[in-house]
Amino acid sequence: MAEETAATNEHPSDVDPEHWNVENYPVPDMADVQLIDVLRAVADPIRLEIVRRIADGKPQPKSRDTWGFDVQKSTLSHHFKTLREAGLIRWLVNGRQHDIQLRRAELDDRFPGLIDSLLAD
Amino acid sequence: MAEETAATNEHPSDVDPEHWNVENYPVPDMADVQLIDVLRAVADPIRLEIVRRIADGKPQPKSRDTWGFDVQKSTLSHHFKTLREAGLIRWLVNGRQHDIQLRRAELDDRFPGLIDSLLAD
DNA sequence: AAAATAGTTTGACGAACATCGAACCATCGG
DNA sequence: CCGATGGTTCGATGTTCGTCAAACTATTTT
Repeated sequence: MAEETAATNEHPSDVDPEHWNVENYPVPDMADVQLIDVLRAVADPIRLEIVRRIADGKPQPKSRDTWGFDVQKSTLSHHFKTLREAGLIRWLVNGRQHDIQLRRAELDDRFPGLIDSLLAD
Repeated sequence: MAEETAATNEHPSDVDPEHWNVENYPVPDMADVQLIDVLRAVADPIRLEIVRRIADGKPQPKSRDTWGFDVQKSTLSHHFKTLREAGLIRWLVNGRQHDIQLRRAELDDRFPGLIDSLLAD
């Protein structure tokens, strides 16, 4: 089972404490994340590209011009939500500035080799 | 570029010559297969399970009772076609008996670690 | 306080897709 | 030659999903 990571849970060590607002945007416990969910999340060209660009684990802004995709910001927002709910990323919210970060360590632990295999070519 | 593997091309070494009819069901050249296509193919529960069960590279019959999925045979047939066209499997046709086989060596070469990462858990 | 900024949410729309049943095709066994 | 068998294809149906525009929320700037 394992609850969602919410306000009461501690942060993973790679979450910058400057980003205080992670709690409002819950992330599924990695133990509950199913492979099929990850695959579904990543089986979209835009989301796959996003994951590849944050594979190093560094936070990246959500801002539209950071990514340069030819979609509206509501669409981009939808993709970020999909990735979070699927367990792939967390949101680092600081005022108006939102960053996303791949849950790299957890993902590598739960699905060894998967993220790496998405980076080829 | 690279044409589809058709009648004029030679067989990969792991194709049993007993299965003579591979040519009628063309497979994309692995160089043309894009990661996103593989991910899309595998982002379905049934197809993921199929791939996992043939991960060892051994041919398996298409027959409905081999797999035990709760879908009609036309649906199963559709999934096999999807997997072939996405570049994941080849069809080994021998009379009425059809087998499928994961293109394991080619896949491992093109997308190192990907298939392995689907096998966890 | 007002306006601008960064992002979310909602509702609608169309395309893609998983599924089924029925018709069809090819092969094997009497 | 005929029926059974193993599988494919076709058309229809319902659902999922990516997308957009518009409305909304929250934060920062002036």
